[in-house]
Amino acid sequence: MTESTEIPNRFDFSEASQRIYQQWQDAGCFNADVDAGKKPFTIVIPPPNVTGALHLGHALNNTLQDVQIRKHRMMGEVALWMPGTDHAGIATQAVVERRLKELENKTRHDLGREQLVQRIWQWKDQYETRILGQLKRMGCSCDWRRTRFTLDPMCARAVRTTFFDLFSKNLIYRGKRLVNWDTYLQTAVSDDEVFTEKVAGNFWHFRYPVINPGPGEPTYVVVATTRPETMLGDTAVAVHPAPRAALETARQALLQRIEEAGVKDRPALETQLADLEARQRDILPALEKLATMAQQGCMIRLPLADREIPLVVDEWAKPELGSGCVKITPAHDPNDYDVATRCQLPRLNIMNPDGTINEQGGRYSGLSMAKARQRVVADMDALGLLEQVEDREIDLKHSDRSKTPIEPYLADQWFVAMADLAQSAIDAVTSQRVKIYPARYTSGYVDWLSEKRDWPVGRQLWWGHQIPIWSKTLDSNAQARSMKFQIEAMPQHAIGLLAVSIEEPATVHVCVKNEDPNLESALEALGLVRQDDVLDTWFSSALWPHSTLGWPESTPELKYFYPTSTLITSRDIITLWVARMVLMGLNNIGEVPFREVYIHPKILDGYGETMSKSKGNGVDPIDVIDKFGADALRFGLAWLTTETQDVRMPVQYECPHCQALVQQTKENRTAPRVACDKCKKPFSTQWAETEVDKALPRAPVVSERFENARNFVNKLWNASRFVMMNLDGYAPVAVDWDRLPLEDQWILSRLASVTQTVDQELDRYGYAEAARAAYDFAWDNFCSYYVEMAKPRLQDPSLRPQVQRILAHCLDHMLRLLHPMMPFVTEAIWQQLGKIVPHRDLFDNAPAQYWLMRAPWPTAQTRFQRSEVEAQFSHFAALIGAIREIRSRQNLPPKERVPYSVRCQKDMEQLLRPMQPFLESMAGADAMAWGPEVPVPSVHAHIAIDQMDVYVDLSQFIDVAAEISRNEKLLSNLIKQIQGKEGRLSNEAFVSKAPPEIIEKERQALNELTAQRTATEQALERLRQMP
RNA sequence: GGGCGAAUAGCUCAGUUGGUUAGAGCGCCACUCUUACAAAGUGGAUGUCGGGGGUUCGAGUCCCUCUUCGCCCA
Repeated sequence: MTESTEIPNRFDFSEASQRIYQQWQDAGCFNADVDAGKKPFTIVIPPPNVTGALHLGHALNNTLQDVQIRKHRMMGEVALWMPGTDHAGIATQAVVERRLKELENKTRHDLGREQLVQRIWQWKDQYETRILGQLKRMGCSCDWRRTRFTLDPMCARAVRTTFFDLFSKNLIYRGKRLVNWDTYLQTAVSDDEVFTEKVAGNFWHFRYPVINPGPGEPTYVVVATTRPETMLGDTAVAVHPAPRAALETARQALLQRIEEAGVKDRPALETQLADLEARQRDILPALEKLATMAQQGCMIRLPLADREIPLVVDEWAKPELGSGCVKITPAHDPNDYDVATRCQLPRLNIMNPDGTINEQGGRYSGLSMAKARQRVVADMDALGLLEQVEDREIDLKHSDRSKTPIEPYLADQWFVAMADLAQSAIDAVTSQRVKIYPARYTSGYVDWLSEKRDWPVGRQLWWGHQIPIWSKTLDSNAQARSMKFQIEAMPQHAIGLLAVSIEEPATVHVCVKNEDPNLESALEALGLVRQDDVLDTWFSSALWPHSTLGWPESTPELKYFYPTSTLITSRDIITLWVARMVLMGLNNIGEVPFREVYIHPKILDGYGETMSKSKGNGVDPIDVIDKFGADALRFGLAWLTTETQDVRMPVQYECPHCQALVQQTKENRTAPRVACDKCKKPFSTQWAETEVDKALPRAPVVSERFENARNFVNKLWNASRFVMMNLDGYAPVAVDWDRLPLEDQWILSRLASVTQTVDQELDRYGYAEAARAAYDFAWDNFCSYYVEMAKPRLQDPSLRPQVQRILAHCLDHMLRLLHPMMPFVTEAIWQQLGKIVPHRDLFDNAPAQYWLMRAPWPTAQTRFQRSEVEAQFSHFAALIGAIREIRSRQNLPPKERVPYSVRCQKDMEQLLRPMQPFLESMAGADAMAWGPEVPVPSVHAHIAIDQMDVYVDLSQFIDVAAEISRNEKLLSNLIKQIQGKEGRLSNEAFVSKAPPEIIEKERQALNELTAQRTATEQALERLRQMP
């Protein structure tokens, strides 16, 4: 027999994980190579940003991918998990620039483009190493040989080829658009990179004088603004064209709402109504006059700038708000931009890229927007044109990257025309060529694409794929066309290496397909200059499923592994990333990038906020792995991955001094140091910057939510330890299938079911269901029952060989089923097991594979599924439970044995009598008699369970009070149930309308309950008479 | 304002097409270091299924509505 001392009773995950991972890697277990004889299964990793390290959200994402990859690899498919990282243009440059400022007090302009980019590459190297290391610690089975980076030469080639292709199809153009300008980073950011925050602000009311007002006409108009400095760029004042009708419509709508509103909301709405009606009375005449004046071409004098601007009519001016007039600043406000389009107003830009006022701002030029605001307000006040200042809460857009306020800004932008591309991506999903799970995310995807908004792809950054366009603006359209002809005459044009377009009126753009210094210098000799901008990060990410496989080369990998099988990601990038991958895949390859998309839950902190580095609530999976092990991390995450719910996870600092857990709160989560609640000593956190703080020991951040999984790992370890300690003398003997004892039939039936469940659930991304099924089987069925029942049989030489076989077989299958979710512990056990019993599968004579990772995925032996066996077994379990309860209520020590007898029909006796030894070992109970007629012990506890009366002889131990209270509780429970059933059965409607089988079930249940009540009442009566 | 989702035990979450007494893990109480496992075992206590209506013989589950929270879109 294997000595128990050879196997420790705790799984040493830190030692085993590193060793096993290294072994897998050395043996090439992660490698996936083209094999035409096998089916491919491919996942491309959502490339993590090199901006920072991974947190638990990434751990979840990658665990779910690895579970699928490992399962399909075991299924005999060529499972490729393509790893890599994303350069994340803005985010990474912002982080490096911020550090540059903090540590060296320098800006990017102090360094210059080349130097800055070099710094970012250093940052990238550092974080890529860290990120890949985190993935490896988690056990991710990526094919590391193929690791890619979105800025590496292979991806760059794909980007450039795609860009050139789109340019050649006239799908890329440059235009002026109002963009979200980040004045700190001096770049445009997309709507998706902007968040809105409420800030305290003001609403300033200005008077603009009317030029030459007629008799009875107002001498000025009042406009209100939250951004007074933008007045320098006003090009009109607008008034509603039909204020009377508009006000009346608003009033009617309000009346309607009051009609429908609850009592609570009514007063507020009525105040609004009163205000509206006051407007109709007081302001409307003036507005109507202004509308007429506007239509007659009235002009306004813009103060400070001293320009004449028109009064125009436009429905954007809401007569129910403010003065009813609104200033129009087309170059600095999205709504005003639209007004300018409708009314053909000029767009006057007053801002420099760095956020200062430009020369259009006259004497305000050079001031920051904030400074200009103060001056403008002061000057207007001095002129007597400041009518009123209100306090007001303002929704202010901020850049997610620099956390500074966004300025709407008119800039040249490169766009991808989306109409056809978006349609192709919509069709791919509506036709189910790409299936999205859970399906409810489909509508968001389709809705977003349906807007077909052109995609602004240029970023005014230095970190990224520089746009391969050389441009020159000439003096006339004729000159531009002449240059176009000249360039089109170049030999490279004939062979499709360059493409030319003209941006009206006189700018020539040349797109160059490949890196080609000669061609570039030829263009530069013609005076063309390369665009500074780089491409939006999502442009290169959009190509990820095919660029990583070698496109535009027609590689064997591309042919074999594309389209990939599934994409597993988080919902916030369905539009940014998933949609764009689909349309780019279709454009470049003509085939969707993946067959399925699985959107997984998000991990939230204890307050329900998503984890992020910037909030300080991100948890490093390495902390969790160090404390609980990678298997516990993975199984715990799979356990939490249900279909509808995000995962709320309160986390704690673990004090490095006393190991006490200190709850992470909004207050302490960004603190560089925290004092332990218990020992009061300070420790440092991920935010420690100063030398003093860094010198303190760092507290890992962990969550108690992983204890459950850690305990399960250990349970599995110890169950395996038990099995292996009892396999001495094992031989792959023939099993007598016709005379399998009940428990063997039962565990094989359960094993078949759990195999089926885990397989099916993982197929449909039901991770939590798969985890639960496997957990319940391993713990409740295998450990709590089968192993316990094996113990007496292992002592009997005649029974031992067969029980060994079943034990080894079950353990083998369990390890395989659990391997995708907990790879390390299962592999560790598997290899030990292999040394002892290489031949152990009941249905396969071949010796087990050396690597569990490469062992075949188990198939459910459904012919062993026996519902009647499981029903029988549940009688046995009920019997054990009942005896144990009596023991517990009677406070019997484990060593005391209790006699019992069972009154039941012959057939039941035949079924359960063989289980007698297990009642002895598992409930400390010895049978006195079985059968239809058994003597009842004089002092006993009675248990009525389905078709059985069990009498536990308590003559030696009776605690009358305890037994009375048990019976009383039972009785009241029975009475409650009986009343419910009687009520139902005496209800005419139920009896006449419910299906007969339901009624019959209720009748039988009632009979059973009534019999139990009678027995319990009798027992109580007897007990009460006892001394 | 529109869309999606959530609200079930102290905490974190399950709960199939409506059908006996609504489950799990952690926590709690009691008893056990019983020869794989105290990170364990055995037993126990704990719920107005967010509120209100409705459909139905029967609702945690279906419909309407309200409240609160989260996310997305304008």
